[in-house]
Amino acid sequence: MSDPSTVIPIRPGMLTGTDGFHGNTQGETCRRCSVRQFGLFGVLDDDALGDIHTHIADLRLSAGETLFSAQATGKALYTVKSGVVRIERSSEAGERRILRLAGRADVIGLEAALDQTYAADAVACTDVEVCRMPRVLIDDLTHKHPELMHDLMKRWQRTLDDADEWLTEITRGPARHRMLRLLLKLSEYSVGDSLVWWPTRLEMGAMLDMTFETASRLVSILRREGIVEPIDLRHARVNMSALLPALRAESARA
Amino acid sequence: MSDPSTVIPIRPGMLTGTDGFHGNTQGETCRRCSVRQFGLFGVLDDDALGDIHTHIADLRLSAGETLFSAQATGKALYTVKSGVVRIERSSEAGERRILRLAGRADVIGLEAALDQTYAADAVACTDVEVCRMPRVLIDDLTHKHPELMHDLMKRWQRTLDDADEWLTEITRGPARHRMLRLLLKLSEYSVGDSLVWWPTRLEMGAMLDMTFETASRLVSILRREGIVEPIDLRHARVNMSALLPALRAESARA
DNA sequence: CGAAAACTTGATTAGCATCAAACCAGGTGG
DNA sequence: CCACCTGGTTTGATGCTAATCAAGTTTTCG
Repeated sequence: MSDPSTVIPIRPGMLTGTDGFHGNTQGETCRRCSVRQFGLFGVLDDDALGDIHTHIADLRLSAGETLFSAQATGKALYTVKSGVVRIERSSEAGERRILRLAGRADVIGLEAALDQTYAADAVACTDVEVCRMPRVLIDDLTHKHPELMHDLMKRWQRTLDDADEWLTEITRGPARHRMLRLLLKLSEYSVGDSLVWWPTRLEMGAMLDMTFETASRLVSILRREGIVEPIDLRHARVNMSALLPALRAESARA
Repeated sequence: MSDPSTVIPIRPGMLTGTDGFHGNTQGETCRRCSVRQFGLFGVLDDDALGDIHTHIADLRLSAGETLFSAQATGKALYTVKSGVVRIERSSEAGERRILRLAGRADVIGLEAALDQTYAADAVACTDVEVCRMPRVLIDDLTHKHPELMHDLMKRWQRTLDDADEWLTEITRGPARHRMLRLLLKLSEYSVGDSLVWWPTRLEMGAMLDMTFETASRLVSILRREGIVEPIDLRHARVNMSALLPALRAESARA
């Protein structure tokens, strides 16, 4: 939906917004950033942060909006400040597949730093706040502070680890096992107070490679088993003390 | 099998070996390296290559030998010069899963550049020649030539693309479709003359998440359909002009 | 030659996809 | 306000696909 090339212009009115939705005067946003210590610029001191004012913008997306699209020219990297973003791709046959999720403090669209097109789509699963870092800024900063590249490389490795974990744990085995692993994964992206983002059955199917009917049946079963308790349409509570034994029982059978 | 911390010592006798199996005096091996233009050091000129003599070693592995193991301290990156290496991981339940393959000019074990432990095992599928680049050397070179980090980051992105492709194409859909995609993938790692490395049925199963019996049945069917022709136990010929229509027919049904 | 490993094929079963029907919540327009 | 529609969801009936269990064959290698 939202064109990834659309940059929110920083106008005076926006700079005084509440709760982070504002531009970045004198690096103030970055200095106070809630994910600063986890972010790419954690290593920079306040002086360095002062250099990057006006270039970084905070964006908000509603659930369902697209942050960037595969094949589009990668003009910026993004750090997720709140909410959950899904990284997805269409197969050659046209089926959509969710490759992984990104939550608080995760960086997505790294390939933009290489001046490449995005390798996948990024879509907001929930309402989302992200911080947008243009490629030219990254170029600039890595030139002045080469040690930043080390952080970038760590990010790549972390993303790769995540992809590998999906391959070994989420993608493999019988449907029930995959669903249990998904619940475990979702609880990593909790939205406060042991509540997790609760995907649609279609989204579950795209993550676990099953039909939405199978996903629905499994959800019903796990609900009856007390492993998960849907709160409303988009939120649920995962009962870890029931989930973990269920997972152990799985591996015992296999 | 082979301890990843075991470095082949460079002794005079080894330096005169045939066909690349020798150490690296005055960067001679690198200068003449068959994958130099694709490798990490493609951007370095001859002078820079001269700097790195004695640090780089060529290794040979027989099929089945382990190049490095997950959890081991990553002391070196490797460039594959010939043969096929599989990157695999054990799930928490103890099942082995092949995550991706690496062939000529691919770099594996990138995480060693970050002084991290390896994230997966690397095992030779065929006889393999690799070039070993110690982490300290990478540190050194990236310090002297920061532009090298750009190449490293490109490598990470390529590996990530590969992982994503497995997630979207190899991991998804019915068994026959996955097997056809595997044949397509294998033909990227051809060992000359339209011959490809022909995995065991167990290896196919670990790549495609199916039992070796199912893999065997599918192989038999595709052989009867003239899509693949096993030459000997470890080599086969893939008939692309039959494979591609078969893949198109797949997507039509789905 | 005998043993072990890889492979093939068959019979049966379990698991999941497919097709189909009905339900529910939220939103729209009369 | 209600009737209606739409998109997400649940559940059932049925059939196909792939796992499992089980021989039996071929290949490799000591």
